[in-house]
Amino acid sequence: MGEPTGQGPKNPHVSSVTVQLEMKALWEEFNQLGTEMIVTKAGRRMFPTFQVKILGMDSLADYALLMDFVPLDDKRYRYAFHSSAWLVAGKADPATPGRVHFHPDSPAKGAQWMRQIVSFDKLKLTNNLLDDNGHIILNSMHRYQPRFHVVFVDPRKDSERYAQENFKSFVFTETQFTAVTAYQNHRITQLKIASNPFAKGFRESDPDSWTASAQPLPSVPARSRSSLGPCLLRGSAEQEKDPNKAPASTSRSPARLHHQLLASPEALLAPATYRALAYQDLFPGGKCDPADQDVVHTALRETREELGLAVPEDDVWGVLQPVYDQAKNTVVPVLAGVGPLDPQSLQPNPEEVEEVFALPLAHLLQAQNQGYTHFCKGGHFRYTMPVFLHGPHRVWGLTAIITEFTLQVLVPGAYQPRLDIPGAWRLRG
Amino acid sequence: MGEPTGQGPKNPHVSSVTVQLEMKALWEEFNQLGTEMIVTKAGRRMFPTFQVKILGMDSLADYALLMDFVPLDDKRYRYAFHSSAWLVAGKADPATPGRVHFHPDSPAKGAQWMRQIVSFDKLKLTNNLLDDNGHIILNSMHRYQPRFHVVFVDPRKDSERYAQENFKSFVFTETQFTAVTAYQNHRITQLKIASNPFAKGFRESDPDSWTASAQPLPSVPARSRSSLGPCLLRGSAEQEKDPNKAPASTSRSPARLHHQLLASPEALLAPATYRALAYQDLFPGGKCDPADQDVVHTALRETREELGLAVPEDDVWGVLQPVYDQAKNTVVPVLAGVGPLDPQSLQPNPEEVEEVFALPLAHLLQAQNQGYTHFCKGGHFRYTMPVFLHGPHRVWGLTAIITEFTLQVLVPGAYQPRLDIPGAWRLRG
DNA sequence: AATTTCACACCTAGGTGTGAAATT
DNA sequence: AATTTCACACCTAGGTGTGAAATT
Repeated sequence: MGEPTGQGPKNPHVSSVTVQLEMKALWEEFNQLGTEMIVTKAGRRMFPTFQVKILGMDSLADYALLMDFVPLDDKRYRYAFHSSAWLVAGKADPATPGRVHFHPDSPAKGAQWMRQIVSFDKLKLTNNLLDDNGHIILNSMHRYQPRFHVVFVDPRKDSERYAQENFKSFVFTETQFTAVTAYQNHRITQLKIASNPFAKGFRESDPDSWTASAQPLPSVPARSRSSLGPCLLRGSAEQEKDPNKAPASTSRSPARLHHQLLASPEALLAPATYRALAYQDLFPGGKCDPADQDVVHTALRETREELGLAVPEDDVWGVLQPVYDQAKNTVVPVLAGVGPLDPQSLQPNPEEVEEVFALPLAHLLQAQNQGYTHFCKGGHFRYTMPVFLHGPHRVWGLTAIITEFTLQVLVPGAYQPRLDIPGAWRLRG
Repeated sequence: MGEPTGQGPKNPHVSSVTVQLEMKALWEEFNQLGTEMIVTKAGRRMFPTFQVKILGMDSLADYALLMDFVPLDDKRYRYAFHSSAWLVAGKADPATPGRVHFHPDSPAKGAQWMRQIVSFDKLKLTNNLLDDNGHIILNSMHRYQPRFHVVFVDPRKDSERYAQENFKSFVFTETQFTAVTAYQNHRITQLKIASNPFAKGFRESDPDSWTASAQPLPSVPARSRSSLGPCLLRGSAEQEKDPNKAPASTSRSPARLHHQLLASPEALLAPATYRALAYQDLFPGGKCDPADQDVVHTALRETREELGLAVPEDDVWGVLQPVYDQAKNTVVPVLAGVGPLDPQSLQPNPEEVEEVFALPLAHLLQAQNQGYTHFCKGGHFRYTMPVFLHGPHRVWGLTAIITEFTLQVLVPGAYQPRLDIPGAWRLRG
């Protein structure tokens, strides 16, 4: 429910009107990252689209619905890429011409407005001060708060006298945003791509578009656990664990994590992200808490929280080459030996872990279980990613890359990646 | 200007309103053939779209604009394919629920309505008596007259009392049509395809999509005439003439005809169509007049009217295999010898003939001048058409097919078509 | 036998972020 | 060096007639 801005007595035709923001969860996801809205010369729609459900209107009365945008402050901003944060860059530019956008169905009866969700999908934002198309004019690199107004069309002759009484305004703070001419925060870009149907062409990692050389993955029962495979290497009973970031199949189960346990041998591998992964909710505790001294502690804390497995700091062998995920988060794999481990003894957090399974190292080293996925974009070949096959399971995405690194470290010479992974997926230095 | 239906005194807000139908020429082209409008369960837009320019409104007053459809008679029709005519099939079916379509911008100020053309492109026609989408419900195989109404939104309290005064209706007889579930008249289909942008995919013969193995055709100056080539065959001085139906490049010059004179040797070839070609205006006199005793007379009359060349009936050699054009008109090539002929002496009708040129038969028989165009539709190979090349000129379409037949008749054995032409292009028997 | 329905390929119209180039 | 612009490939959304199948 939006906060109506209190403004004196209201006409009963509007005083009882209430409004619900649609797609509230999506708005909040964006808002947590710091929503950005593109402004262009020709005008750009907002995404998410401002949509509301309206209650409490007089079905037979006429209403006009409109929106406007007010500056959140008198500041100009810039985005600091190294710290992934917005900083004040100075005083605000001169204010843009103030405009309102009437919903094109205005005016209409209350009954029609309340019949279905009202969508402001014709509203466009521009940075063109001379815009002639009636678009909303905003300053780039400035922060704005959209407002929504319900206006009762008063049939009385002297309706102007009641102007103040006849409208009611609503503000949803989760819809505030920074106007930009190009996205600043990579994670905003990724969330737009993931959630805006018109940007589907940029979803490189939609599982549907993957053309792995593996048979289709049968549906796996939740919480199924495969038994430990034979341990062939070095005779030890050490374990390799890999809390796996699901390969951006966020559309499927964004709040759940495919947790893959790579059995035998010898290492505990946990990625720690330097930045929050709030929108994907894949590593709810995966970001570096202030309490974490470093990525190692983050990895150990995650392992404890997500698998119920306490790993002593002394068991950590080291840190692997960092990799980027799709949202440009830096992921640092942490390798540790955890000794003999029965996966049945783990206590995975059901809120965060959907499935746990084990993979023998010997299995990984067999060529028939090593696949490659060739990614195309725009009809052109882009890059190749490894895929490891194990019965109904596929290890892919970031996990597969980290697995590849792990194999190179653990059994040098026994595993050679068939194709190089483009630099974009690795950190330099 | 539509005829306002006289209905007593009118409010000055509407009495001075006048309306112009947009795309009037297109409407008339359809109306001459007998306009058909598709009705479907889901609703189908009209094409042409009903669009008007409005004058004489009070800029500051509110108006609503709407349309309705009235039966033109109480009859049901059927289409007789053999005579290409609509016949009365009986009494009208029970009337459909009467509905009106308000222009979605209604109500709006006169200034806004007059600012630009008002388009009723959201209006849809359906045959579904239970339609729930507010579409106009019509009976298939019945004739209708669209009506356009301008309603002044009277601000007076007792405005209902003035209902009769506050609207003005307009009827454009050129917009009447027969509702159908599938097109009956092939020429209506062809005109829809030629003029509706959404049907572009069915324009098989748009020159732009042709992939002939010839260099691009340089723009030819109108009325240019090439000189006669050498006469190589049989030593006679007979001529071959081929009033050519332009290959449906109606988008370029629908009212003009590429008149191609095939010089040397020996034949006068003229197509006569059994049915009118009104919409393409390619053979303005090409249909069988009642005065024409048969196709031969039609061909001779055409040649006289279009080229100023009188050919005695005795010079006619015979009639070639009939072919269909794209509008499924039957075209009968008539072959005649016209003796020695200087194309400069011809007096082509400038209203009907854009260009005249000559082609030596010897030239046609050389393999390097014989091309083939492979037509694809829906990504699949469909059929192959001959193309004859001669400097900047290309003989294609129906003319090329007739030329092919002519060559087979005149010089049997010397010319063999490389690929068969699908049966659809020939008449059986 | 005539009419209607339907999945379909092929368009138009227009909403996306991309990444190089232009601008400030 | 930061910001803006632009042509572009790639989508969504939906308007065409087709032609086989279904219906009347």
